[in-house]
Amino acid sequence: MFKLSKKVEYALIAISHINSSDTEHPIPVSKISDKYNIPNELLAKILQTLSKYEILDSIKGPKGGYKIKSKFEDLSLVDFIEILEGRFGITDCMIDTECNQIHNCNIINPMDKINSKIYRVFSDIKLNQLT
Amino acid sequence: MFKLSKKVEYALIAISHINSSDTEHPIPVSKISDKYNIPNELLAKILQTLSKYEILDSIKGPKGGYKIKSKFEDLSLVDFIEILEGRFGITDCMIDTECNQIHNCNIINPMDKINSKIYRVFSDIKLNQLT
DNA sequence: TTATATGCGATAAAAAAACTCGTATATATC
DNA sequence: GATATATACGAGTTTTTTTATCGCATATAA
Repeated sequence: MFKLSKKVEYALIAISHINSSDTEHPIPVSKISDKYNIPNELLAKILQTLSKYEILDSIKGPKGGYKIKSKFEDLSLVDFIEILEGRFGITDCMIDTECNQIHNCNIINPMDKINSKIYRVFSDIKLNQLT
Repeated sequence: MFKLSKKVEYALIAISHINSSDTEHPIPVSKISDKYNIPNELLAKILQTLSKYEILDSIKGPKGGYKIKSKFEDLSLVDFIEILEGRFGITDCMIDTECNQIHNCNIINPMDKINSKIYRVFSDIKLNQLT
């Protein structure tokens, strides 16, 4: 409960690694997955997603791999999480308003406040603070 | 990802319900599970746990049920969550320090900071603010 | 004595998360 | 042009976690 997914963890590790490596050459998935003990195929998928959302640049073929794309700098952690995991919310009703308690919920107001606070924590953190 | 468990949700609903009902009589599980569409057996288990930790008082037999115990007033939300779900942490390594990246993690410092911030949000909220 | 409650361990079902596989495409290098 | 190295991506599997159920025991009011 209340854990960051491996998807997000792996993505942050990769982003951080790529960002702090000073080389001009793109970095292949295998380099990262080897170094940090991350399943290769899984990390590949994740980086594909990040490149689709223009956070990374992908270069195909030998000597290919991933590079940072400028957009990454000012991205908030919550936006990053939502790219990988869909909309953020600490309860189902914060996301799709469907719930067994929908007509009879006695905690929705406090839950909503807590949700906002947690959301704020994640939106106040920018990706470039993580490297 | 990053959802409150049903256990915690149900527990908060029950606590809130019991706390705001002005009767002196204990409230049976079935009353709450019926009203809020919560599986009876599941809620029963949860309230048993809460009574073991002296947040609720249990009265057996007919006309039995649960009442609020004083301790509840100043309990923080994070302590409440940890009673039901075990130790709080946004990554595994915040809890048991076992992890594939343990000797080679490039994000542990920022993760630790984020964990503290989230922890703070939950520890700043007291249960009596939820009713 | 009976009906209504909680207490609790064990187990089952469902959902989500983590991981794998197969096939396709692009491109440097020989 | 052939080959090896890389990403692209849909589909599928396995594992773990979450959610829910079952059975039997105990307490007690009526």
